[in-house]
Amino acid sequence: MSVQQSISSNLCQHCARSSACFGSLNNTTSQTAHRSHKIYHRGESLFSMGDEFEALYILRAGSAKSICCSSNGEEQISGFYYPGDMIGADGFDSMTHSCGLKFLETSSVCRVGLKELDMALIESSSTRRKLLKNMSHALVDEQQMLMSIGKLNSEQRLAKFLLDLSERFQIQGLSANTFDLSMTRIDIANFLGMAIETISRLLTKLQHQQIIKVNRRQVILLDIQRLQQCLLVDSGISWLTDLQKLNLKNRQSASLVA
Amino acid sequence: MSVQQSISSNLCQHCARSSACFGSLNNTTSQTAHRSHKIYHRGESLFSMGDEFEALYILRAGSAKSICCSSNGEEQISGFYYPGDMIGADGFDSMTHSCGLKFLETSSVCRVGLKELDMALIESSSTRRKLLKNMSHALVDEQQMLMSIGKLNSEQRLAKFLLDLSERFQIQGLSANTFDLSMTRIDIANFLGMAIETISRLLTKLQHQQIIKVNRRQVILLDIQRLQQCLLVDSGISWLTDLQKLNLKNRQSASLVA
DNA sequence: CGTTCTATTGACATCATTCAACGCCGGTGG
DNA sequence: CCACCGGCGTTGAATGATGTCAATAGAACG
Repeated sequence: MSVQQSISSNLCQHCARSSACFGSLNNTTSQTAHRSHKIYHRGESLFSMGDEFEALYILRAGSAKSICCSSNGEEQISGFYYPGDMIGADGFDSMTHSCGLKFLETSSVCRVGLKELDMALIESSSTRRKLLKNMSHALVDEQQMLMSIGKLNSEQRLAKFLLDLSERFQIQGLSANTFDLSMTRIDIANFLGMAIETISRLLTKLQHQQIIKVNRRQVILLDIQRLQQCLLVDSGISWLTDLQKLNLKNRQSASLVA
Repeated sequence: MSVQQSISSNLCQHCARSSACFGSLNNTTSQTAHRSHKIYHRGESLFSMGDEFEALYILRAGSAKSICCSSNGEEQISGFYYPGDMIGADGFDSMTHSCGLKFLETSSVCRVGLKELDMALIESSSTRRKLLKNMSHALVDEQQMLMSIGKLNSEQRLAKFLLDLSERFQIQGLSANTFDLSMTRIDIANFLGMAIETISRLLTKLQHQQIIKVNRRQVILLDIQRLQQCLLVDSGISWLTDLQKLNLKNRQSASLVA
């Protein structure tokens, strides 16, 4: 499940986890264009759907969600972002943003303008690699998410969501067991393609099973192993196994006849 | 719905729709390294999940599917590819392919090695833009697909799938109304996250409604407008409308009390 | 405080999967 | 040339998971 796993670890030296940035570009050409760091608050937008694409951003602190819009006007959250994640790469396609981005809490982003970026891409092979790696990772991430929504049942989806969050908090150096959700159940439901009531019910179910403990936005994973086991249980749609089963049955009936 | 819409229009001058390529790189440095075009047949793999990432490919002719694998071992088709589409960009992340790629019919691909690509990226700003644009498009495409699976019911998903295919065939200069599916119902079901029986039922339902005509793999869209209307009918989960409804109701009951 | 947003829970309805049986087609081998 | 078989596709009946509707209650925020 995506949850945009550390999409852009290591892109900005000033930013989260102080890792190498979009370039040594600071050192060379664009010495003047120093990075702009800006603060946003809960509910504010970094950009909206359709806005002109003029920069990439890296989330330094806080969290955010990206919101897409369907043909019939419904909104869908396509990912959650945490410190270190790259934001806005969807803009290269049409040079406008296909998703809006809203902050879930007070957050800070680092802005990298397109010109600045292009120069960095010319000069630094490591920057090229990093950008491609990040976009590629976002791609892989979304594929995973597609898998999840397509093949897992509600409980598995929720379990995967929690485990992914846990992993990402751990990467940030936070607790993998105890964390606070910055998004509402409505957001989670929207993201996972389920009803909020289902989310609620499943959370309490997992709580009764002593697998997790939930109190408002605070989540404690009591037994990560059992949570992982939720994913393995084959209660979903099985595709190729389906064919295999069919083959098995055909052979069985054939052998019975014979 | 993705169906990987024309992910890489205009990337290889020798290839589909004779458009500008991954570079004028032929003209400059790597004159010797001429493109390798290779033919594959139905069922053959271009690469498998986990294979080393060593080149990007552009599909010149035919069609293909990319296959991901989930935690519990199930397979999921993450996209279909048609002439002009770029293949393999998922590899930049871990330098191994996260998906396998299998051809659905006899097909031809153009291979662009990584070194070749990197040189082109240094020399040509248009190549940089094209690659980023293509990867970004794939990203947007998958977001759309996520939206579809998350928010649309089975009929809407299938309608969107057919409409997307139609659009892509049209882009290729083929008929938008009449085309042949190169994938099986099993593939479609897997891709859309549904059961094959559901696909079958819905196809016959749409046929009875005189919206489409299906015969084996051949599909004729009799009434594209009505097919598009299928998408607009709000029979799915409505999210923000949900909140709005709630607000409305609250206000209504409030005004009733008042 | 009161309004709004969020979250929980129960009863009910329904869409989609599952299970099962059958028909079609193309290939393969007798 | 026919028979058989495996892959693919269709259809019906039954079950189940999940969405919908409704009522309630706590938290956040002004």
